[in-house]
Amino acid sequence: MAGQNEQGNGAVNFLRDAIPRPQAGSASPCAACPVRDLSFCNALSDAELEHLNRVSSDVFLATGQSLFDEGAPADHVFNVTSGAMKIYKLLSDGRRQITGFLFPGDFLGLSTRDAYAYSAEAVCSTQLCRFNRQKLEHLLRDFPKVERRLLGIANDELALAQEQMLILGRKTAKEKIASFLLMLSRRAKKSGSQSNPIALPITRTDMADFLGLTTETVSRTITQLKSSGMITLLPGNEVRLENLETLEEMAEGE
Amino acid sequence: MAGQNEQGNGAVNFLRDAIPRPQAGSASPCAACPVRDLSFCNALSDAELEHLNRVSSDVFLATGQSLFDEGAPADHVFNVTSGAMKIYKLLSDGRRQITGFLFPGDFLGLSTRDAYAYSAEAVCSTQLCRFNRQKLEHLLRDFPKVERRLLGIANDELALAQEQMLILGRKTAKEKIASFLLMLSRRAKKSGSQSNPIALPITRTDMADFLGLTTETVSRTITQLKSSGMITLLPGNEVRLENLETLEEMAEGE
DNA sequence: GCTTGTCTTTGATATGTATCAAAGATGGTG
DNA sequence: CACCATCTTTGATACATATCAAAGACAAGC
Repeated sequence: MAGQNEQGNGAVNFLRDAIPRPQAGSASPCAACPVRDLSFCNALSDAELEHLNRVSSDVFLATGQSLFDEGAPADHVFNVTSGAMKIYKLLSDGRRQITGFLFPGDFLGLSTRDAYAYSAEAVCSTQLCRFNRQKLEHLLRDFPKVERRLLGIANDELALAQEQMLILGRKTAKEKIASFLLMLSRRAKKSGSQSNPIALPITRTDMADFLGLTTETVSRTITQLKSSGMITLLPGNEVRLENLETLEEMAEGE
Repeated sequence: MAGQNEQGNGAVNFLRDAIPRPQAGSASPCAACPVRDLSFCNALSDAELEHLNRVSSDVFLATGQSLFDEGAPADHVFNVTSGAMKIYKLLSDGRRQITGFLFPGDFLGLSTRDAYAYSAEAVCSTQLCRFNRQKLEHLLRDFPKVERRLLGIANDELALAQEQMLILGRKTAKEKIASFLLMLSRRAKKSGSQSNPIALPITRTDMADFLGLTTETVSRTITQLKSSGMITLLPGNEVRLENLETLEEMAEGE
């Protein structure tokens, strides 16, 4: 399994790697957070954020480092503040399905069960906010508008999950790659990043595990898109989408 | 497209087919509802349910009748009270991915957007509760515990969506069918119905569209499971699972 | 600058499922 | 009871993608 750290199982050592916040100071770290507007925190005012700050700490992960494994006790929830994460499920023979890539502002780890439903791992150097689950649940009772915000986020994720089921279940390899590139572009645009060219720090293997393909098929398909002038691969893991409208038609199977 | 009614587009005529509840009476229809314990309504007491009763009406659908189409204005949300629904997304060339089968107690139609993210259609004769979306949102503000219940439901659905992505993206046809039958059995058990044999009112085509296969592949695979003694097809659209443990190993690819 | 590990690409072949076609089964309606 | 539409099953063939193998590219470390 990729991403082993010294403990041998890739899991974060919560007693060491999570850094509690300084509680005093002129500006709350939550209020000053660069992704505050992108996540559930934006339901709270600066003053209210102080409550949130009290139940959060920072986690730093290196590339490939595990945040949690499927089945581990779901004691914390997380918000990505920088970098990127992948979440995935495994079959007993090692087959892996990546079920999402998470970027700054994304929330993960919420569960109604006692255990995490999936594993999470850093795609690159990543920083997250970590919240004790029980304390956060208490906070939600005090601030129902945050719970409402989380319900909205969950419903948006459900809609995206259904789009991904359509991709996985019905699209060809080329339609899948086109859809994936467009999704990254839309995602970057929505969060205020550059949407063309797009950053593509994701390996061909990870793309394959997300799209239900193999590494070779992803590579062949990207080469075809390159050869036909639809995309240009740039240094530094970036991809320029040369004709958005045609790519959208391609993604939709037209 | 299957399931056209007289209006030619399969959509429910809301001004005629939805029947408002009688507002007076000794027992609230919501309090008397057979699926009350299975759905979000169980967060409310009998007295509190009266508020819910005031914002709900009944919808009756025949087999194949559409509830709503993807992109239609999302003015209502629904709860299945009897029968079964399927929700799906379409590509422009007619390719269809069924993203869920819904049974009594299931909730559908909630969206943060102005339009439905998917289409919904009756698998068989089906009855649903219908709630005006804005009125329900007001009710959620008055009863945050219902919102909390909905958040829990959404998170459960997200976990199921990820399991389905693993199935769609990584499993073989036989693993898919085995997983599907087991899912129906678990679902029946959880809602107090008979879990073996299971009822299977779903056509091979609908199974195929849910599992990312074709009708013929589903049929061939079911025949293989039959021939190998894993299942027995019974009259009345029922299937007996002959060896749950072996079927679970098969579903998991062991 | 060289080595090494990892990732990507390309080539050749295999295969699971799709596609096309046709026959059989089933249930509803007249 | 017969007919018809729909669904299911089976057979034959095609093909998109997987699998296996090998070569090339790239980045990090010494």
